[in-house]
Amino acid sequence: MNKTIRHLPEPVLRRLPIYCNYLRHIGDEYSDFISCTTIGLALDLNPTQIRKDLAMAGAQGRPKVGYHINELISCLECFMGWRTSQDVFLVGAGHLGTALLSYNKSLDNYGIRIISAFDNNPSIIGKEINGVEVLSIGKFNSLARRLDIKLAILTVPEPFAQRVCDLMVSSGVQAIWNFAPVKLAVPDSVIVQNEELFASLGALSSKLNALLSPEHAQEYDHME
Amino acid sequence: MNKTIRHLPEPVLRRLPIYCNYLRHIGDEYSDFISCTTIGLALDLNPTQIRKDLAMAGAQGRPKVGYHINELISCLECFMGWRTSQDVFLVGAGHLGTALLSYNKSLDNYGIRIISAFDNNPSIIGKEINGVEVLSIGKFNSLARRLDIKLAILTVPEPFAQRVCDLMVSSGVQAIWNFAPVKLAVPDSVIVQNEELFASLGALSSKLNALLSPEHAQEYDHME
DNA sequence: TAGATTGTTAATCGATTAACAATC
DNA sequence: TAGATTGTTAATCGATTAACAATC
Repeated sequence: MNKTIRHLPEPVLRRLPIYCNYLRHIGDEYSDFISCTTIGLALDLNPTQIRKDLAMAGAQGRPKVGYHINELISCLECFMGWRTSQDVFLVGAGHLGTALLSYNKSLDNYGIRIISAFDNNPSIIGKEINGVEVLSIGKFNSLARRLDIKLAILTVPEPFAQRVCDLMVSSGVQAIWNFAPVKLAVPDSVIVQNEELFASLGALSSKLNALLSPEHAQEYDHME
Repeated sequence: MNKTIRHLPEPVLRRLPIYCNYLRHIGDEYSDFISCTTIGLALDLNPTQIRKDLAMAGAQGRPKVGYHINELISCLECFMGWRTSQDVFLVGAGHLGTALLSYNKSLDNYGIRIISAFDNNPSIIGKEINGVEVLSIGKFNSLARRLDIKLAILTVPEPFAQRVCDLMVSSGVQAIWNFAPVKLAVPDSVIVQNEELFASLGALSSKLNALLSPEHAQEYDHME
């Protein structure tokens, strides 16, 4: 048995939730079916690309008709494992952690439910945020093992990130949603999804900077 | 004069801040110079790619020696417009907005400073979050115009996102950091950076799902 | 039937990686 | 000098888009 699992390409994996979210919003009010042309128009994406993406998720459409909306939603939800919510732990109950906890209800639509939060700050431990109790980080390992937690969210400040990551891995966690701006060192078997907020901000400010100082931008024209 | 401004490729723009962040951390304790090999090892990136990225940002190294660390940091900071912080507005002082406000100090390292927050919720308006007063959304337009605000952060719930976006655009905002999971309709001249949190989560849960149900994963082997 | 749409193969595009000469 | 490194051109790889037959 090959240990390497074949994932779909990352760009595809990132578009599938976007399709799903869109489809859930339009509902089946006007028609039971939808075409890639329509989806592409709404989301500003190439219809062929959408067709390929959906095919990779296992969706099937009908020529001339399109895709059955509810069937398509189900298919995407199943593919992403969103039909049943995973129980997940969150470490770092600061502002960002609190924000995520406050979205717990909508996270349910995306296949996860934060059932416990952890922190090392005594003034936060014991508090309840949006119905989730904040526990001491010392309890993470035993609880994660007992509840067989597969996915954890890391929202601690950068200096603590690697240590918390190590704790997660040694507690059997297999996937980490990482909000700290560091490259975490993990075994190959563990999946890390980095949420590089400051990379986005950097991309944005670069673009804005180029827009505001056209002389700068012109330099690029010499290139290539 | 060509209206179209040449931006660097998005992947490059997203890596530059990562280099910058890394370089700031290592400092120049051990050496004044650093090579792409070293950076690549630390960040798990291809050295040639790093060299090309840095060249695009205008950095110059010396054969056999590498790049002068502090010079390189300055170069990247200048390129991204991080030497002087932009004044920015934030709309939507909920939990996510509050989290960003709490990072205001570190955002300064990434070239922005949130100077005012706006909301339509009377119970929030007037409050002060991390030293920033929350104002009524009704004051956005006149204040943005008066202070010549170029960049705004959008952290309102999905249903209000497009309306708030329209307000931003009509107030002269040229770049929007969007945390709502919607494709915003804006004029071509306006830059939108989408922070698709749920797309990341979708990618992550897909991967985890494939990992946990190997039968499912095997299906892919038939493909291609 | 005609036209719209899927599914899939081929072509294009762009980004990453390899190769290598120039350099200190 | 020899070896490490930059800068740059060429090769590879993968993702997007175009083309088109099959279908209802």
